[in-house]
Amino acid sequence: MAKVTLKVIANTLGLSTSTVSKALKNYSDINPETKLRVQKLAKDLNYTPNAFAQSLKSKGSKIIGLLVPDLVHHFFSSIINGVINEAEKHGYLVIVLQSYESYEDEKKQLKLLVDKNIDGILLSLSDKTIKYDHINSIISEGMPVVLFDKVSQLIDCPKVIIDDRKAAFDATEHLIKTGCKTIAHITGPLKPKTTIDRYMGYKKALEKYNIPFDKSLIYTSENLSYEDGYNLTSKIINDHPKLDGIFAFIDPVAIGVLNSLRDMKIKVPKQVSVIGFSNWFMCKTTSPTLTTVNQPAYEIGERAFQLLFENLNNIEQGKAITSKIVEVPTNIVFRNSTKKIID
Amino acid sequence: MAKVTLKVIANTLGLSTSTVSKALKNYSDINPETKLRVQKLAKDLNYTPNAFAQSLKSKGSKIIGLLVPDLVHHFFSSIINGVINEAEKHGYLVIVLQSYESYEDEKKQLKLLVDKNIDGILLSLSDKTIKYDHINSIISEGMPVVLFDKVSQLIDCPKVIIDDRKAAFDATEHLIKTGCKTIAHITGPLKPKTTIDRYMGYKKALEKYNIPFDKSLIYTSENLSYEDGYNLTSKIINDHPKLDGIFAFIDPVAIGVLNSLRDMKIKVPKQVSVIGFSNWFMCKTTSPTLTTVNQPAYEIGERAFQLLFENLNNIEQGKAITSKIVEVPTNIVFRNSTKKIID
DNA sequence: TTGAAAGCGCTAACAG
DNA sequence: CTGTTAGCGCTTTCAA
Repeated sequence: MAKVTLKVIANTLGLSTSTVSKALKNYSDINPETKLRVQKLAKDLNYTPNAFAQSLKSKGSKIIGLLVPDLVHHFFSSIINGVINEAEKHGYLVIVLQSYESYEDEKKQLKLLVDKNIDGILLSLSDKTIKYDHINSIISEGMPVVLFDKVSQLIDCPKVIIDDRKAAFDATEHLIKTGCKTIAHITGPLKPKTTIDRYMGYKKALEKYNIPFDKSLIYTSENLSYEDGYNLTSKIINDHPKLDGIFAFIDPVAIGVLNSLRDMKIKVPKQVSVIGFSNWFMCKTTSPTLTTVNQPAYEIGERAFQLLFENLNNIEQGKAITSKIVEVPTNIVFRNSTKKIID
Repeated sequence: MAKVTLKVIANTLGLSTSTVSKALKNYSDINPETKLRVQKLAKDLNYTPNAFAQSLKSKGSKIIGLLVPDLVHHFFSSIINGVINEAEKHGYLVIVLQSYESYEDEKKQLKLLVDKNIDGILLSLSDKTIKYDHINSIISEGMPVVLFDKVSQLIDCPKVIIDDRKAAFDATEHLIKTGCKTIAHITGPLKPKTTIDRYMGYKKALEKYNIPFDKSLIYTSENLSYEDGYNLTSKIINDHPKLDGIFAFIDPVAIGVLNSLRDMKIKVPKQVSVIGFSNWFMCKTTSPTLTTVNQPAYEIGERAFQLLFENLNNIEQGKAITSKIVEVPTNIVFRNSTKKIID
């Protein structure tokens, strides 16, 4: 069961390892006959090159690292799906790691990846990360990095993002166009830029339609959770009896809202319309089904790898590294928690 | 930006690479002073050993492969979570790949992993896989493999499974104990062993409680989908007006059932009880919430890595490889789609 | 058309 | 206590 190496093939054929190596790679300066003999034997012995030896020579492993805050999550697992698929098309394998939304872990995991000499890193920032030295230093040492979803302007590298502000604008506009006049917004913890952008999009839409902004219509879910959505709702309804629309910044919260409204016997969308954000799987199993903003997670992963791949090629060809920013478009998935557009 | 190697350190310190190597590994036969000098410089230069070179020497990469049918799936992503965490504790990184429930892809991905000289493979079989040569040959070539969730007796290696039959028995028994007399079972495509085991568990429970088995109460969902559950339900109710319980072999189907019953104005659990299988996230957001069988996915992943790790050690120590089978226990999560147990 | 030799970076046996 | 040497398996000049 000894491992089949070039040497084994060379010896049994009475050739040198270099000839065998070249024969297997179809170099033009090898006798066609020899090539055939070598290739046949290699196949018979089931030869596969030793990846470590190759990597040691070539400085490339054809392995990349992917670091997400949280793997057990429809959004991120879809991104991973996109990355893995696109990577595979180009001959790359993907090591997956999680930061658990912790700055310390993010640093630690990044180091693990760098130490493994992988070819590049795809990264979505943890919510807790507010310093970026650990990432910038990796980049300045020559490791190609691409950021996606949770990004920062303080890091100079390619990025894949969605336009949260526009997406939130669209969501709010949809509520307005379906006749809502008093629209609450449930926002999240202040830190991540996405939260703020969605909040801004909400305001912007009100502005466009001359609906006065009312600060008391803004509520905060600290945990991005179903329970938060559920619990906030009675308060919202209590504070604003005339309310006819709720835009939650993330689906589980919206689903909490939906269920709470149902328990309060408030008809959705007849009395109150609800729109979420993210298009989680459950949106189509709730009652009523949830209108929401779809973030094309698979595509985000796909594009992220493509950007990395571009730079991998740039490096190989001695070209400059780019810092492209790709914005993937969102779209609203119309379901039954909002009314039909009027006009 | 030249890479820092042992040689660089050795040269600047006027030492040999072997001395440096040993100093960094704290060998006892190195002058403590030298050690300090070396370690200091290594730190200052931010030296990290070249993983390829190490792997080439040691024949180990500290990387394992993980192949699942489908990554975007709460069950599997939880397993991956367990694997990655446990692996990290032991200094291993994980390459994740998907077979998309395709035999061809399974073969292909497995080959990619083997060719990368990773240290071991964790694998859940695709539903389509009915020949196991591709796996057995990998094992016989000395690659440690551990199977989990979807396994086969025709492969001799460690396995982590849940006792589907017992779990289904428990689920059915729960319905019976809460007073159900006429219980339908929605089963899945014949192939995977899990489906059959759940079906057997269902039968077994009826038997124990002297409820005659009625073949017409068995329905099949081909797609394991919400839609299947929804569409089958009206037929089930039509066929069996006296029906008071439904055991669906997987949660999305059960949720389809739930929603269909609601639309038919059939009260759950008052008129019909529903129990699912898997404990997907949505179970707690449906209305009523869904009683279901919980499969401890995280633990499955964790245990799978542990079994692999054991064999990795066995190999290193020249011991025999084991083929342990670990059964992780399931439990029923009681929610509101079933009644309280009577007696 | 083929082979010898060097080297990628690291480790370990052995000598000094 | 330190250095020399050889070798992991592969690729790539360069010489034959």
